[in-house]
Amino acid sequence: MTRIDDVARRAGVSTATVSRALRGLPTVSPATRERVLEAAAELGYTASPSASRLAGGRTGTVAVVIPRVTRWFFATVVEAAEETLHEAGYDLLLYNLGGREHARQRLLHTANLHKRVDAVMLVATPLEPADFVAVTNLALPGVTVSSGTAVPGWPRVLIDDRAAAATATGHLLALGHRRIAHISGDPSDELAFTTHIDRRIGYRQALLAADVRPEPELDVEADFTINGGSRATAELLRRGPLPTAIFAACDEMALGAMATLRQAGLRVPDDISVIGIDDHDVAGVVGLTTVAQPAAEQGRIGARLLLGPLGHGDPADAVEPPVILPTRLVVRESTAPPRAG
Amino acid sequence: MTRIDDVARRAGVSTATVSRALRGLPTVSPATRERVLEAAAELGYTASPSASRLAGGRTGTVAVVIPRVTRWFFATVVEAAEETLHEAGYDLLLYNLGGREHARQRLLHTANLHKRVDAVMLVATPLEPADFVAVTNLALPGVTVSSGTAVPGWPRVLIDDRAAAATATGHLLALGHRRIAHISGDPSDELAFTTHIDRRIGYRQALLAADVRPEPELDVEADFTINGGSRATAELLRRGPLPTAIFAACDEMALGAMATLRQAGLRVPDDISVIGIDDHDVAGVVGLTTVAQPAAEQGRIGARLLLGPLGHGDPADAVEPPVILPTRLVVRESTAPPRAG
DNA sequence: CTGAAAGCGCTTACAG
DNA sequence: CTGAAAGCGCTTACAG
Repeated sequence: MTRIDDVARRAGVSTATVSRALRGLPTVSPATRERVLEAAAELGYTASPSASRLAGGRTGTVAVVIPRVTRWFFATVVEAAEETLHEAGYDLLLYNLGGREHARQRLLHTANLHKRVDAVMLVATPLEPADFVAVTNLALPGVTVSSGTAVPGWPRVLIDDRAAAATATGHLLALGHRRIAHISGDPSDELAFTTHIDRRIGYRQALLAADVRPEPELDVEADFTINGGSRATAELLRRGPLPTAIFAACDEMALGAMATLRQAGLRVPDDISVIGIDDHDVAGVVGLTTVAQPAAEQGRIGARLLLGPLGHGDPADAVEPPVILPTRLVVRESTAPPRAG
Repeated sequence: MTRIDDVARRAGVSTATVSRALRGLPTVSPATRERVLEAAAELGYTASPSASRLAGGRTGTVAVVIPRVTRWFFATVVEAAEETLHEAGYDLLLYNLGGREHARQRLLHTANLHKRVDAVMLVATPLEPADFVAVTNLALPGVTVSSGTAVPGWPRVLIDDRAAAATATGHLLALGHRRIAHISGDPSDELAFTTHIDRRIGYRQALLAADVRPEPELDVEADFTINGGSRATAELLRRGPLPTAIFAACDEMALGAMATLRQAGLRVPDDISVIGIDDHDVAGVVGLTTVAQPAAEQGRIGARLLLGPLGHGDPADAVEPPVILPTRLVVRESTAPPRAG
């Protein structure tokens, strides 16, 4: 491997100058810089990341922490963040917690994340009180994406989950529905993963605003997957009498709901309406009405908010108040007025 | 930050001994090891990755290169690989090429990947002749997942794409179909991303084996996405006369096909049958018949094949011949015999 | 604008 | 089984 000394010798300068020239520091004369770049190119030299990190203290790497890559929203966020980060010259370390509690613990507490990365992006990652200490101790710049709980000093990008849920519920109410079921996360899990909490609140507020009393037996818990939606819907069928509409907290759950309803011989929307949140790629395919949220944009903006403190960002991107992105109702074929009678 | 010297002092040993004890090297007496571990625990010490890398030459990191995280198959592979790698103590650097040619070039040629990672997993990543030189020059252990082109010296894990395609086509033939369309990748793009090539070959061979002549106008090019499937199906509708069945090279394309057919007022499978390959999560939801392939298993096995050369693997996992995983036909509701007449 | 020298915090022969 | 010392390949004050 060619080292910095080789380049220095060839260019007739010191290693310090090579280092400066290659990193584009302003304190190098144009002529010298030219010679250094030429020598480096001829030797095919690039600095060893390990050595640079140890000497310089910067890793050129960002950690992106997500619950599950296999869920549409997170994959989309990661994809957008990856592109933005790599374009700025940063590597992306992926931590897919996958619901494994020990994975989160290991990540936040034991592994010295702060020596591996320059910044952290937490996507919809639950933080318990103890975790905040750990995160703060990291002493790293960071950003939270799609998380109701703010980390002090970190910017945030998210949507207004209550408003999105209210929009979805409002759409059903406007169609004339009154018995509207809701499928969402575990209500007792209020610690951190606030998405489902907020969506449930939006749902209830919309009902109350329309003088509809929320019925506990129409509020079913499930995880945010297709299977979760299926199981929750099966539970609704078991409980009966059936609602006239189902508002699922995400599109994947809505897809599971549609499948289970169909298997039960019910037609959507003739017998029962279904609406989700996301605008998953598949939503258009199955005609799912949903409240669209900009997933890629959240990843892109999150990455930009991270690059700012790292000195690679556009100062215009530096914001303190949360960046709240708009959502919008997309009406397709899975919602209709309730059947007469 | 506490450093190795602090631990050494506290334990009353040299830094060399601390280093050995903490890494579990066998050349440390039990008593000494105990004292070192205790001291490290008390100080909350873990070695600086940058320093370890520079001194030891190992990065503890693996690069995973995929075309697109937002596609079901790749997300599933990444998720499984991530878990396996993190459990073995490795970090995962994600490279999502996203169809950007310059991203692939940068990755393979300029960036000195070999100084950043200990091993590379290439998932369905096209390699042109020039790339092989670059990959070989990396001089790193690696594995290819879901790729027809082998990298010399690297193990491989994949399915038999031709057989999977033949199974799908054979299912339609067995139902009585003769005019079977195929939706797959760009036939002229034969360089490397061999998946679509092989699936097309399997399709043609199955037709020929059944004495059905492949018709060029029933073979439509598209990218491996829902939209790709939609567009290709729209093209088929334009060309007419319609086939009685469509075999899409992946489930996402099949989903797009189903959506477009429905929008055109055609019923699946009454008017036309659709089959895919994958067993995407959504396939069960929409009743898509498909040839299932084990995606998570490919990621898991790929990661294990990588860990072997890194000294963390089960020697039993060391294999040279390609690991070819089984696929199986999953019949749902999107396929049926062609309509009489 | 440039260089000599120290230092980043580990691991690894080498010697005992 | 353990330690002293060199070395990994850069960057960064400091001095000029």
